[in-house]
Amino acid sequence: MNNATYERIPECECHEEHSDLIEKGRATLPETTQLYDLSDFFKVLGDSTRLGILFAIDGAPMCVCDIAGVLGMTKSAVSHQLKVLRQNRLVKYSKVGKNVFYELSDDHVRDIIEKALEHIGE
Amino acid sequence: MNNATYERIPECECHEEHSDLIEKGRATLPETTQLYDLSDFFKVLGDSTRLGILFAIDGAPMCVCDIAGVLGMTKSAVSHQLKVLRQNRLVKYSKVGKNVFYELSDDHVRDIIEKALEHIGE
DNA sequence: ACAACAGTTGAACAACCGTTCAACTATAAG
DNA sequence: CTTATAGTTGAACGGTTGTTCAACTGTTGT
Repeated sequence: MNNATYERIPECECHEEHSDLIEKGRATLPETTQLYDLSDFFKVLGDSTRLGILFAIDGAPMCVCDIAGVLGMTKSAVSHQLKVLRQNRLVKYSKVGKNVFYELSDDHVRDIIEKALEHIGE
Repeated sequence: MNNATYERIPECECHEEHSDLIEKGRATLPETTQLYDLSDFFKVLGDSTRLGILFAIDGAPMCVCDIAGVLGMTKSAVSHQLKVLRQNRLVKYSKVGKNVFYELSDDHVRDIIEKALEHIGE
């Protein structure tokens, strides 16, 4: 879409021959900001603890303590990762007494994880 | 599916009350190995350079030098990341003379990136 | 008011990761 | 054979990241 953010560095000769390929490649590049947003999103999913949390609360909402129990981790570690998931809007929460119940904020994420599972199962 | 790999750590009282929730949560947890495979896959996508490469070669195959030119990076840096993409079977390559042309190995990945783009565009 | 528990937070430490640099292989051309 | 270019590789450096630990807030029950 926008390719003004990338600078062309012609350091090898194939750039002359493949100039059309280069233009084509640049055309398919999204904006830098969008590329960062996208990689940030995948970065959040790129951790087994955070994925474990998402699987655990899939279906039924769970409090931090329960999640920690299911995953075999400390509440602190889980809470830190829940913060990341919160900041990236992958989970939402509701307070009930002393407990804070977390659940998936979206089933968009479920789809992506599903597709990824299909991919690695080959 | 398999939950034998997780140890139950009952450190808070809600475990007694929410024991059914815990069982439910554990039931939705995939095997530890599968969780690691999944997070590894997302880790690969969780880098703007690697995503940039995937976008660049989407459509037309490209040699390392061209990719480096499009992204404004050194050949070395690109080659290192291509190795990661190769090892995770996201790209395939073919040698032509001095050049090595890379292309997407799968359009499975295209779907996942597409869905992720939809998600962050909200 | 006090004790107990659920949860959050910041600092610190170790492990991990991406780029750079230099050296290397291999193919092509003179 | 020699030179130039495409690409790969390993070590090293700096920045990032996940867990631990301790201290903290807030709610419940006595």
